[in-house]
Amino acid sequence: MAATIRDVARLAGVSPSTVSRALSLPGMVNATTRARVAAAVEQLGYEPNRAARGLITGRTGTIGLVVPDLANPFFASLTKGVQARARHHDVAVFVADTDEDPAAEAGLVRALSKQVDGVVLCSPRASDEELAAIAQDTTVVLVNRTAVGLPGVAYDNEDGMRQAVAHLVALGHRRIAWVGGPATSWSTQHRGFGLRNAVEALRAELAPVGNFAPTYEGGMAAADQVVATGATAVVAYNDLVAIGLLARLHSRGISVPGDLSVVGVDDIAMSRMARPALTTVRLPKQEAGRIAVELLLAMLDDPDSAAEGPKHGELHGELIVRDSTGPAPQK
Amino acid sequence: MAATIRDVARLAGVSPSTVSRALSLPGMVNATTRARVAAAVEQLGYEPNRAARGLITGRTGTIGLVVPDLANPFFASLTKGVQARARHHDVAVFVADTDEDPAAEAGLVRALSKQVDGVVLCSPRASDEELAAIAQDTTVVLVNRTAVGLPGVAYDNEDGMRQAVAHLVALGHRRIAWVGGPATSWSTQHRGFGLRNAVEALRAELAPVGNFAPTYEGGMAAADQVVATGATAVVAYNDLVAIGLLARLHSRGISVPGDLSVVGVDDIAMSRMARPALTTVRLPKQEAGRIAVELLLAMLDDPDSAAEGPKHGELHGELIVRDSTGPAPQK
DNA sequence: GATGAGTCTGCAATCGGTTGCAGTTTGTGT
DNA sequence: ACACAAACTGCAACCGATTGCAGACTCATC
Repeated sequence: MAATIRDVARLAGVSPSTVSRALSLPGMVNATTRARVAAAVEQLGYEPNRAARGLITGRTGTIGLVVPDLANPFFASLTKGVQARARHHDVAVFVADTDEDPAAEAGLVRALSKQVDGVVLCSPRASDEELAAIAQDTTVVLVNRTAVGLPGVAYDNEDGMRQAVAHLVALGHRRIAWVGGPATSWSTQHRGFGLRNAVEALRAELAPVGNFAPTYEGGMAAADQVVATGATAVVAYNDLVAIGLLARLHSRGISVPGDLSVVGVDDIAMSRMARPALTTVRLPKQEAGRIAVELLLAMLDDPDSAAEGPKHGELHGELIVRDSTGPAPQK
Repeated sequence: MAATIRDVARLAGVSPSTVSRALSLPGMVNATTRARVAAAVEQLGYEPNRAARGLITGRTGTIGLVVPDLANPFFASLTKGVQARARHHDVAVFVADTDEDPAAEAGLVRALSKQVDGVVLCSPRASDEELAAIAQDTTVVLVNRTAVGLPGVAYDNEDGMRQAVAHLVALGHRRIAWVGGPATSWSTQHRGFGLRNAVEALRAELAPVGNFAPTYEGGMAAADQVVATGATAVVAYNDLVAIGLLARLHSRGISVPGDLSVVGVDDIAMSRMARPALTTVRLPKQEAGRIAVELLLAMLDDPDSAAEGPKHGELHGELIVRDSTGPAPQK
């Protein structure tokens, strides 16, 4: 059995209260007794029982993370960031995966909320209202999106799209296709908006081809429609979609970047390995997880400041140019 | 504030003990009072506080999962499986990522062990002795490997390699190269062993080219050595390595499968998207996570049976033939 | 030497449940 | 009608910590 605070107290010849204080409020106890306690702690390898502490303090030292799909490399990186940062603060992370089922989110968060101090929620599809309802149960920080009234960390999609378009326009492209992700996805909306602005500012033209699943298959499905637009370049919702495009274009004998330039978003590991290697807007994924944790812990430590209004984090993407973009073909 | 057992008791007009029993030992309480309690629970939305329960029962209802790298799709899938199965049993999962640092494992498990009932440990590199030491702290189930004296779930690597070799030999290959992963990795050892046996049984010849990092870069680094062996086919430690091979072979102008056939192991999502699509031994990754959880929970529910000797799970791979393997070239 | 302030330390209550034991009720057999 | 067992239910202790409050001690000051 693990040592309890009483064991330590007995060994050090003091009361449990003193041990407790020696550990959490060192200033309140005499240096010599503090040393005796420290020695006893050391000797017994004592570590406070978190459940017992949580019972009285109301804090569990644990946060939750809810993501749509752990097998998606984007969310895996996010999780890695959350996890690393949490450990740095000596906070444990419950990870839950909704299996891309937005309906499961509310229930999951509710179940988690009893066991954690707060949750980092990655919910690209839920509406603002649904999120607000979820946030009733516990302290929530959104990640990879924003919603009115809730704290969150998101990417500046407008800026990322501007970089992509500037790159393509500089290469001589004038007509740019856009393969959107799920219509309800926050990122789809913001990227589409950013593209329209950027394209307009640079006197180019946007050819949206609709909404597709944010997957390899989605990209395969979109490819022929992209070709039909007559665009010389295409921006895909994310890298998985872009890689799907690449595959279908290849099998149709369309050269990338000779006939068509392709740009993705995310910069997942796979993008570097694609053929041709994918030009993409790199999003700092782990960083988003880290910041979300910082935001959450800050809110928990200081609920007053949290009440003043939701805090936000904003992250910027960076265009990584590889081999899937090149000069527009001379017609 | 959340409702406590006392609130429920008051509303139902019974004592807290009765409420507790009505929920956990329904047989012990009268049907009508049980109904009254149930109604009160419903009305208040009561859920027992796990920390409080854990304090007295000694069970936290939580397990830990330690993996080398969440961003590696193999481990991500594993995590997904663990997580799904645990939720099915209403058990929460702490996920921790060692960032490929085997030295961190022991510390992590020790830290986790105070907060969980047991841990699923994925530690490909640690020695049997190190694992035994770690298992002192808490109930441990290994995954993706075995070690004497410890329960675990692992793949039948010999069988997987046999399938791969049989496929290659049927295609006319006689000299098969083998790109190993980290020398200390359990899977490297078992796959190498399985290959030697299979090759011998089928009167072919094995050309090992040494040990490489289990990554895309590792595969790139191994490619030229593979070519130098004069083999007409190569089995790679895993899919990432195989995809690295593909990339380097492509840039050297070596045709796959025309000049050289390539086989991977794992069947990660990326393999289907590689060019050519990768022939690989598919390992049921989520299944491994699920079984590990079942094993762990069974040990926790019935410590006696656990003492009888470690239980093991064994999973089989399945050869998925795609486009990276073909008939051996006529010399 | 008594007084008062200041520092430490310990007592005991508390968090929200679970469970051994004893008491109450109900039902059965005679 | 009575004894006795069976079936429920409640009391109170307990899990391992934290913390308000009060007591004990030290030390300086008058």
